Amino acid sequence: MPYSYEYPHPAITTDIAVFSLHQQQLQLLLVRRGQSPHKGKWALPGGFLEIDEDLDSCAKRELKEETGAADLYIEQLFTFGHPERDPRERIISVTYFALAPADKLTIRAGSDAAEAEWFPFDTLPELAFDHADIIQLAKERLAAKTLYSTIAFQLMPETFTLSELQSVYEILRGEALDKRNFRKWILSLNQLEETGGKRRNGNHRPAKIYRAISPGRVDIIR
Amino acid sequence: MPYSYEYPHPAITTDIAVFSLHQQQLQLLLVRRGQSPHKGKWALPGGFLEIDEDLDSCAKRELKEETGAADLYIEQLFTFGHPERDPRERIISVTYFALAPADKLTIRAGSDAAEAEWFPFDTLPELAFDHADIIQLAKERLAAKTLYSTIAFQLMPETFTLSELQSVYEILRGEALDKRNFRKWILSLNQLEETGGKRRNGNHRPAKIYRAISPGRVDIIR
DNA sequence: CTTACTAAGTGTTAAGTGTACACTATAGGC
DNA sequence: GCCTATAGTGTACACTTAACACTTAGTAAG
Repeated sequence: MPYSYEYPHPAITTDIAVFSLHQQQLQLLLVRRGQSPHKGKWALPGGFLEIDEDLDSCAKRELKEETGAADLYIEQLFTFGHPERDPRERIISVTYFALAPADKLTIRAGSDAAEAEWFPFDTLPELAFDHADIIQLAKERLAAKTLYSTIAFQLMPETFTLSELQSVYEILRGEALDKRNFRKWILSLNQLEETGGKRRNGNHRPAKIYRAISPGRVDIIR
Repeated sequence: MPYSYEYPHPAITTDIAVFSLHQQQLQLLLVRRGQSPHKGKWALPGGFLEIDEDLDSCAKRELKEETGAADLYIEQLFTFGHPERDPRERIISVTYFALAPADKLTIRAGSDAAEAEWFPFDTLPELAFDHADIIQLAKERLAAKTLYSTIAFQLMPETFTLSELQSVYEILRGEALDKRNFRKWILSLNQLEETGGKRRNGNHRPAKIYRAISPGRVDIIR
């Protein structure tokens, strides 16, 4: 026990709620806990902060170690610190939410976590700790942000069609959108450009392919 | 040094940016540091988390201890954790922002802080640690929230006139508002009721007095 | 008591934005 | 060449937002 303090110190973790879209459903990335407490239960990827490491770096590192996911859009969500939230010791969790585009879905389980897997958001397994609360909050933040920012682009692969983009918005908002109004609106943002290519996707007219003009950015709109 | 851990643990603090309106200006509550580091500099009220204390409770307790302010609207803002942000040891700060109505401006310095004082937001003194960043973020959050919530009511005393309320919105948004449009809009929210009283405030027609229907609540509007 | 002064209070109109809605175009498969 | 499926396009109406000026009710001074 080499680290001593005059007053008791909590431990700090980061936990990350990673969303993606797959098979027309919102998906969440979970890892199965290999150790007590809650051994065998599913949980958000995350882990303890190293003492000289920035919070954001910790979130990205843990995500990569446990699931292989890297280079995702990520932002701080909220800090959970109820005294009883972890049975081991006092642990404060700085939580994040992240978005994975459809072409970065491939994950691999890391050394810390036995397994990593995508779950449809509507049918999540039982979750460890207070992770269900974290996920709930992350979903609300994501839904709210689709209304006033270009955050949904972060769920898209590098190129996509307007129909594919509309489908993403429909899933996130949970309602059907008018095709003409959607196209007028999304193009009026001046955030998309045509690649010139077309996508043949069945026995029907092919769709123009678009890409985001600034793929890394999330702009506030309206 | 009675508290030992196998791995190093950061310390946790809460820091609170309290805003108010006074003399037609946005004001921020600061305390002068009585101890090193940054002794003598002004800083946000705040302090260390106790080991069995909730984060929100810690913020409220520190605020009361250092400034006497209590029963304010308060919400979590962001968690700052850059490894070098405090020269003593690794300290993670869970920050809050709070709003004080004009009739709760009276403060008193507590035991931990030598002095507590309101400063006009435009002329803040030099600040300790990364508190300038925290304040900047808090101001942005406050400005954004006036656009889509009833948060501005938290800056009002129990009763007020529509002109006073309009003045608050004008200060927060930094622009003049049309009187008729403002009144139409604010009354259409159905969040205000007349008390029946009138306020004589000079040599002119007295104003009707209003109060918030649910003073504690902040509702999302639009 | 009359007048001057000051902030409170009140409606209408034009411009702009959002919403509803149906048909044509272009490819593949048979 | 005919069928089928998704891509792609424009207009009319309703509603919301923004601009704008005068009357009212009190105080104070002469």
